[in-house]
Amino acid sequence: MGLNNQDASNNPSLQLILGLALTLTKQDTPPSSNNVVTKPYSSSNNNNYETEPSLTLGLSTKSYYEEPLEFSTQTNSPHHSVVSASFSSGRVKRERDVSSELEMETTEIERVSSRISDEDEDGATAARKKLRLTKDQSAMLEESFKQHSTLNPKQKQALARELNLTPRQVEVWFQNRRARTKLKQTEVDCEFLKKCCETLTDENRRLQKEVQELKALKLAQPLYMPMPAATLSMCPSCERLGGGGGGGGVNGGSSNKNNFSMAPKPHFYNPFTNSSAAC
DNA sequence: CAAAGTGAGTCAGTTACATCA
DNA sequence: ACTGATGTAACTGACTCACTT
Repeated sequence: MGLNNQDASNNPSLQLILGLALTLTKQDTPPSSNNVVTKPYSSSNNNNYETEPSLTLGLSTKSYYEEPLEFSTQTNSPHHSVVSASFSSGRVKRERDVSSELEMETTEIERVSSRISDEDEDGATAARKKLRLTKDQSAMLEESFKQHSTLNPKQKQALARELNLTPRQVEVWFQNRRARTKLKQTEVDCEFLKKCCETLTDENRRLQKEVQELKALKLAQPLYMPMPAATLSMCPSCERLGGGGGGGGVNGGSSNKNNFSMAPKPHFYNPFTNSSAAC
């Protein structure tokens, strides 16, 4: 999964690539006893797993979205057992829950008739009508969603019966609800990444400035000179001074012919693991 | 046992309608 | 009354997995 942070990518001065991934953590909730065991769409969607966003931030010259997009023409899934009802607009509505239709014949007929009657009143020109769920229905669905974000067929049917909706409507509601949850989380993650980006930008600016100062100092004092205390910066995490024994220079890659040198190995700030912005 | 076909569940993306400012 | 923005129910096509042939 990737998140293309548009705000960040719109900033031409930033070559930072923001990545958002989901890590799976096992949940302790036991599988529901009445489950007709259904395999979820993918591991990341497994009910027993909770996805936790993990964030990465780095430099890249490549396009962010590296995941290969396959535009497959393969269609190994003809569309199911489709019982369709044609509505006034000519658009076709699907009702996949064939088995449930038998069981729920009476309630189904009631509900469908209530919907169709609306459309009949509007006449044949009416486009697809959209049912607005009542507050009670929404509240119950919401309550159910809190317990489990996916439903097995039995739960779906029970809920549908309880709410006087079709299983398909319940299914759609859960689909959309999951999508909204995901979207919301993505927005939260995006905000977080923006803040990280700002922090890194500030940090980068500060370091650039420090480099400039050190360069200026180097020019002014080409021979060994004790480093003025004001220009020393100490890394709070490793407690090493910015000046030290041999190693590569940071900016410009100049070799150290004098005694000025930077830290022996690059030390990157990771905003996700290190609360200090100085290291 | 392997491969192909099928059914079912889910998702991302989209469309269309209802509502509100 | 009209209009654009927003929220969301519903649709579509694609994908994965389990099961069957």
